[in-house]
Amino acid sequence: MQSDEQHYDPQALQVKWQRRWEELDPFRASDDPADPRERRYMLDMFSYPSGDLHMGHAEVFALGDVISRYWVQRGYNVLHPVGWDSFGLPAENAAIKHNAHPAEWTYANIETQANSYRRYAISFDWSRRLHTSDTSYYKWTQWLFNRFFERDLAYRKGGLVNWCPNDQTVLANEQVKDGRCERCGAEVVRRELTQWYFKITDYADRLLDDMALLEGGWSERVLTMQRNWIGRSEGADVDFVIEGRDEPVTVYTTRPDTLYGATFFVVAPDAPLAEEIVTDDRREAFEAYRVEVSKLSDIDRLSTEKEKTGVFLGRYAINPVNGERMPVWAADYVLSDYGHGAIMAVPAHDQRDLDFARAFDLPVRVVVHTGLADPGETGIATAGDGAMVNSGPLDGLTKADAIRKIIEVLSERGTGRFTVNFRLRDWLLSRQRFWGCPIPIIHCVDCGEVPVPDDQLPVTLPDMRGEALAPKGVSPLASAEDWVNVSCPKCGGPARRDTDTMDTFVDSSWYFLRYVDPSYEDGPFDVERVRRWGPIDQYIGGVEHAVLHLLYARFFTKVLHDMGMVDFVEPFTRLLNQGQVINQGKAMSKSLGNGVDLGKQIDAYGVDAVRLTVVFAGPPEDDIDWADVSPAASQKFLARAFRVMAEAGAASAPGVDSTGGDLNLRKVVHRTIDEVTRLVESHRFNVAVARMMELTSATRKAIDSGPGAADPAVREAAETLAVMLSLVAPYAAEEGWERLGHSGSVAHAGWPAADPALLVQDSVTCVVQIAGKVRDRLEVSPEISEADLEALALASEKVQAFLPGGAPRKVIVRAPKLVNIVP
RNA sequence: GCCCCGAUAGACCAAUCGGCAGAGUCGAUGGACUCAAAAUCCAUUCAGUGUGGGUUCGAAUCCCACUCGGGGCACCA
Repeated sequence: MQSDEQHYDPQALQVKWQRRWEELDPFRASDDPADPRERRYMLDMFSYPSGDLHMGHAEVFALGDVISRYWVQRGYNVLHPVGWDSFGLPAENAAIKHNAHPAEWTYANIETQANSYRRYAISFDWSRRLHTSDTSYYKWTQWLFNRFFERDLAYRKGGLVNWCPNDQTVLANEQVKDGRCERCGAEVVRRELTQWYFKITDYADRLLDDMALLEGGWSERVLTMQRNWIGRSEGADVDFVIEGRDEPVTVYTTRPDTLYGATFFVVAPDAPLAEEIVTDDRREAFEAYRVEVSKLSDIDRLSTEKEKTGVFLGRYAINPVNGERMPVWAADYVLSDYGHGAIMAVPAHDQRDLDFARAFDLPVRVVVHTGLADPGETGIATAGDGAMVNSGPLDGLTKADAIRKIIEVLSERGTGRFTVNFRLRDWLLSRQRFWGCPIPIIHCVDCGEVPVPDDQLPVTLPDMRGEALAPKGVSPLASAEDWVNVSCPKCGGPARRDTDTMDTFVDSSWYFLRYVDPSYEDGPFDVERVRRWGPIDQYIGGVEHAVLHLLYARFFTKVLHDMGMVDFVEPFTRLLNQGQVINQGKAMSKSLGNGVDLGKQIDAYGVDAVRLTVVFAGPPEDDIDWADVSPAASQKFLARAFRVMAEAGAASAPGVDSTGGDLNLRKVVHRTIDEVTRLVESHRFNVAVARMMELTSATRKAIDSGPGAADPAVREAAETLAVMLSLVAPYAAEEGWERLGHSGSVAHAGWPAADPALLVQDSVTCVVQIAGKVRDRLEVSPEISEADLEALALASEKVQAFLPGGAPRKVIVRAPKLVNIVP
């Protein structure tokens, strides 16, 4: 029966309930230490205010909200805050374009997004809102920088860095992908600059080892990506004497066992060592080579097709184990910032060395007998194991034994030692842009780098706008003369502020700690409250931050742990990486014209339907192709569910005892509770929604052709549905709950408990197979014994028909579900 | 080149421990309601699980090889 009373009007519900929620404020977390409820901290990666929310946001926040709202229903004291990562380049570019201040664009977008979040009904505690571009926030980012500086974890050094010519700023290694700027896609070039770094490499071991704590909570995929990025390797440092140089030169090798096979020596062309040792007659060739190499972009340099290049430096290194003279070359396949910027080359057992040896006609000597063809002839280096040859005392040993032995020998002689190396580099944090957190350092001619004293923080940005922000290759702050020129905090003499701002990933490396009290004024965060709330129980965000934000935030947490400010070493206990929303098989983009506008989807189908579509589309980690899903179908389901709730609500009042209700429906209800609980716990939200759909259909059937709408079981089913639906479709759930005669928000109705008595089945269908093929089905008691079941199966007429020759060879019984008879 | 993940109906997806391949959704088809349509409701349809082997009483599930798709690392000594 249709009536206006039971018509589902999503837009009207949105207006009504958004207003009610403003009054009810249902998701405010309690900071009362005496609150007996167990605390849970749920966090979605905060957004950059680049415009309004888009489909990507719709997915993350819908998924995160299922978990958060589920926890609220379970009675936890849930902290689910919202904020903005509001420093960053797009604001600056927009400001230049529109002759405005970046803050205007930023805070206008934040308001737009905030309104959209409210409409999208995310269960945020709005009282804890923060923006990283607020001075009240970035004051503490600077305070933290000072602490890092004190601990020698922030330092300045010169060297070749990644420069994005489009964004006109340097980038960290993590922000360069395939030789391109991770943000804008421009080809990155190398520049010689002095920049600020965080010494994340000091924490390489712990970043790696503590991943054991994340096993099971984070996807193997992300853990592997971090492991690869950190790139730990074990080997040995070996000291080589260079003829004519007093100090020996150390090289790192993972294959010290092949030391006797070293036939030449290679130095990175940009390493100071190369310049120092090149002989006069080779200097001209070397300089030419160095210039040529410096011109190469990462993309050219890393091309796999690239031929080996290099120049002889005119010098010889002495092999410490056999005294052989090896020519020293400079070649760009050796990197100045890994190991010691120099290597011993063993062409027989390293493909790169072999390629180089063949290009320059250098000798190849096999020292591991692998049984494979001579690399000198085939051009294929042999990396496998085998007996050592031509290696003096190592002869006959296997690889592992030879490594052990040679390290022992070198250690005794003091010319080598066991070493661990990492691929991870220090985090370059300087940026030559305006809209970021100023680095709180003053450069004084006499005192050097002097941090701005804590009581003078924050160092606020000068008031600059429009054209003044246009990139010039140096930070825009450098042109703010009044701001730059200050007196030294130490000696009072003339000094200049550092004119770079920090990488915005610094801002986001600690925001989750500030949320416990964003207005806290005695430090970056309230240590006591963090102790109570932290670490984050569930974090959710895109996999694109696997080696960016997530690595940096882990690093910050460990430093703060060492400072005694947090008592945990890992910030994010569980991590969920949602997939992307794509369209017609491709990422949405302006150029493809396949973008889907979130606002338009909501206007057409309602918030609930969009959220439901996203949650129901598939496993959370999978991409959602918008062309494959149907928000219209979601809306249809919600209308069905809503009518069920409305009809049940019209037919009975709350508080009836459901034990007298229709037993069949009650069993469906309790089985659904049991399953949905497990499904939500294990993040299989799409299947959980399917179960809600089944429950809706079963209730519909009970109303139409069963016990009728007034049956207590129908009420129980409809109330259960309202609570479950509240995780995904809060508007429909609220209205349904109200129609069912309840006041207050359904968000706090409480998660239903399944009655175990209603989960047991009277009988189950047992499948009887003959040689794996189903031949009969038996209705049996779930408690039937294996012997009884076997007897019953063998007695079956259909089974007998397949057993002409008496007793079967074998009978497998899996009571109560299956019997397999092998004739 | 090395490593990881995935492939189930026309489409999206399910299938706790190795035990009946199908829960749910879309589409398609038919029906009920209607003067008709929309909306709503009901019903039907379709694969033997990417390919080839193996283990097993029994394989979507475990093992090996391969194909395709996605991702990570990659001149890191």
